[in-house]
Amino acid sequence: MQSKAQKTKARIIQQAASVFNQKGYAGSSMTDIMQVTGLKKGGIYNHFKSKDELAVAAFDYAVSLISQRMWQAVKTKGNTVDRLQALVSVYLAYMEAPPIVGGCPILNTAIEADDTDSPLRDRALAAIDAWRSLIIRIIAKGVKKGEVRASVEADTVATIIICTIEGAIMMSQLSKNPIHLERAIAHLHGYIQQSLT
Amino acid sequence: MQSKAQKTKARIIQQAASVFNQKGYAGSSMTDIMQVTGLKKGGIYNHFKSKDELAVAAFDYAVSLISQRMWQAVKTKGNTVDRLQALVSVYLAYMEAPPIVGGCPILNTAIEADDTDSPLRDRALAAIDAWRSLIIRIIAKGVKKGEVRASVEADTVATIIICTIEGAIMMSQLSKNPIHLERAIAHLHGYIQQSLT
DNA sequence: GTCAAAACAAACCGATCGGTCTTTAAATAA
DNA sequence: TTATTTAAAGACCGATCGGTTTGTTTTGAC
Repeated sequence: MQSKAQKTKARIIQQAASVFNQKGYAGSSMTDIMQVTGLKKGGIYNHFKSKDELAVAAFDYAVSLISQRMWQAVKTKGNTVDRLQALVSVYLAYMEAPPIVGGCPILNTAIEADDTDSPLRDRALAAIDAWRSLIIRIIAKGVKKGEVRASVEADTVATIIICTIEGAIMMSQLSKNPIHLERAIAHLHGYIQQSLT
Repeated sequence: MQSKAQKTKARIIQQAASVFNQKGYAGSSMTDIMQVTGLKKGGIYNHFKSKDELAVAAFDYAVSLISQRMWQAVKTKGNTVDRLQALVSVYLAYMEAPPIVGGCPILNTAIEADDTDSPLRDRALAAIDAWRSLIIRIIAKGVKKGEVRASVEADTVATIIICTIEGAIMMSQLSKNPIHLERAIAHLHGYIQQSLT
């Protein structure tokens, strides 16, 4: 059984994650967080030392939701191509029923923090790297099993998958039209099939 | 001959565009703009009614730099495939010698403003739409000339080109490594060749 | 060179920013 | 149930926010 304080802290993180993901870090004020949580400053700062610390916790939470889905989708598939295609399709389901509204938190944070030297930039970079290495590991395993031709450039495949998805999320989020993400994922399905075999 | 005021206004826009592109709209203060321009508040607000008006002017300026290069690259080529490949290569040159540092202004603005109802969101959407329709028109012309097979889905090609480039810019900007953009553009060159013929 | 018009600096404005401190209310261990 | 801890409210802080107002300097047409 977790204490009341632990539950409150978790709730602040979840609700703050939604605010930060929609308005950005600089665009979100502690007053915004107060409104969405129903708490006053004292109640929030009792759990977090600063706005930065809360933002980092909210980002980590948002990323955990995504990577959790990604692992789950990957592990249910039996061969390499299916695994990568499931991984790609995770984002379609994610955007159709987003646990946190406002688009991809990794993309949003990367864009806002890429010119800074901040914990948020480090976290965004780490999230992308983790995603990249997951793809690379899946491919390497496929090569070892003989399902994938050995000449495949896993690094390049990882880059293409990630950048296509993230760019498409931006377009669909901006135009409020899922068609771009759908096209991107259909394109990636063909690309994965073709580049691995 | 343009007046001193016109030159000053143009200079404010150019210097502010760099600040906004690196720190974002919410992350940039008028004090930042004062520092980069060397002017005081009175000097800036004599040319712009508000921070919003300056931000819109700066965004329009940034977009004009990109679309100018895009038109120039496209018009020098004689056939459809070369034209599209020149178009995607524009961004490689753009990122290697950026006229405005901080990544792609369209991407940055789209991410920051996509959950708002603001002039900046409208401008970002219009910039993407203009880019999309440029690609679609190039392909349609190619179909008419018989250079491109008639069954090509121009809308889809436009989506794939744009989302791949923008996603790759995010990755390269975040990791301070141009490799991702280079891989994306190499991938697009093959994709264009293959999907149009 | 004169003079009106416009560009700019400097001081100032209320509001909001992130954050602290003290006090009160509630949860928890005894 | 009581005693102790701790979660949260409410008032408060200096700094900074975007923006305005009032002078002073500079520009450009005559």
